[in-house]
Amino acid sequence: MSILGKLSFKDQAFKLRENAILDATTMILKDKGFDLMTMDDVASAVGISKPSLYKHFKSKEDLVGEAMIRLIDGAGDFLDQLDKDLKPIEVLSAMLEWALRVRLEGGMPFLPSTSAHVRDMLTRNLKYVGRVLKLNYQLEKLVAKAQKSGDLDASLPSDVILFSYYSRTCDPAVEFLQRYSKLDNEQIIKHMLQVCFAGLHGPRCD
Amino acid sequence: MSILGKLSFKDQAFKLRENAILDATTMILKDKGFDLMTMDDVASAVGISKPSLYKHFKSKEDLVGEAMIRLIDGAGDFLDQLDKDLKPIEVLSAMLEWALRVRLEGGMPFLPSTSAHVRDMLTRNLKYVGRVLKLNYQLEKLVAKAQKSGDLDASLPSDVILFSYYSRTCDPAVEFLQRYSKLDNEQIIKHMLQVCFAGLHGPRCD
DNA sequence: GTCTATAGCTGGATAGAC
DNA sequence: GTCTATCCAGCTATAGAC
Repeated sequence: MSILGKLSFKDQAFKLRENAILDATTMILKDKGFDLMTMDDVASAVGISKPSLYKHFKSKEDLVGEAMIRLIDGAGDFLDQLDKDLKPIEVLSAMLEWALRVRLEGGMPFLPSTSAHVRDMLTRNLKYVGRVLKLNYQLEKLVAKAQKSGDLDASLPSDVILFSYYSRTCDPAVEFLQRYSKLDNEQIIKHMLQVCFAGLHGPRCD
Repeated sequence: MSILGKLSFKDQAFKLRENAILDATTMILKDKGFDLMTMDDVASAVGISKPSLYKHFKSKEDLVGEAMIRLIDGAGDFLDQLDKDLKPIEVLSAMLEWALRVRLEGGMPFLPSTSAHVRDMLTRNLKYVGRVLKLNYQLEKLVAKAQKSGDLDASLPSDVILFSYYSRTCDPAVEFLQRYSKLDNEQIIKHMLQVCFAGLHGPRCD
């Protein structure tokens, strides 16, 4: 059933507009960042007035929080859909590949890394924090399993692996390559995955 | 000879104050970022008034540009001081180690990755761009040599290696580990270097 | 060169008509 | 719920006195 199935026509229109607002917010966040994104930007991108925007979201922080939550939910949905027979390392690789592809296709900003201000704002958003903790819990378990099976370096603290893994989803090297290299999106994804797991040395025996 | 050696007392004081301003700017940039840093923040951190600040730097963009230039110059100085007998891969490792240590000790923000706005601003700063290009040229040569000798993966495009290498200097995993793990600074540096060069899999034969 | 004071603008948020 | 018009805070940058 569609998520719109049980709503009245008016509510459907409301939901659709809300999604359009979140789409616009995501795009603007991606290339201006939180501090420079204005509510006027969002309103005019959607084609509504600023006060109408405030009928949907009570503040700029609330709006951005909802956009980030939609992002995390997308990641969670992708994770849940993955084949249950995949090895943990394959799940982690598929998740990173998905995140990179979404980003290369104009999608997500992954703000949390950007600035202390934005990070604090999101930390105060309990709904957002809840989603993050849930996803983090699932990924922690995958990392632990992959370390046990030898697919991830067991000599590294799992914190180091997990945070490095997260950081790759918002690695600025992606934008550099998209801007300055002749590689296409699929090549960029392939190489970023290789660098993440095999490092800059490349596969070798030490 | 000190850089102050040939200046009059008044000019010495002027230079010292300028350095104090750049120190304060660097610190504030580090934890608020460009957009949220105000000229009042800088002036009051140094203990002078805003108009006095504008006697030293003609705009906020100019001030931040000079702070970034001082940062790049520091990296260049460190590179020039390194033992000339080191292998290219050892030089690259030492440079990254230096950058991580400076950052962990409260130093540098490495803004360019942050936002398109800041990146464009710096791109318009010809003095800054010149310094970056010079440093980039030296690092490109080191990467090429290390790829030839097999110390860096020769199957990867050199762009991918260079941009990934730059990205590690501002990897948000560092802040995450500093904030949420129990590792001390030296351990963080060691692990970040290992992850950069050997990857998350760890050393192995494929 | 240093300050106090302020101009000029931008952007988040809202009042109030329809 | 939608709009036009506006308030108010905070910021960059400068005028002008000392």
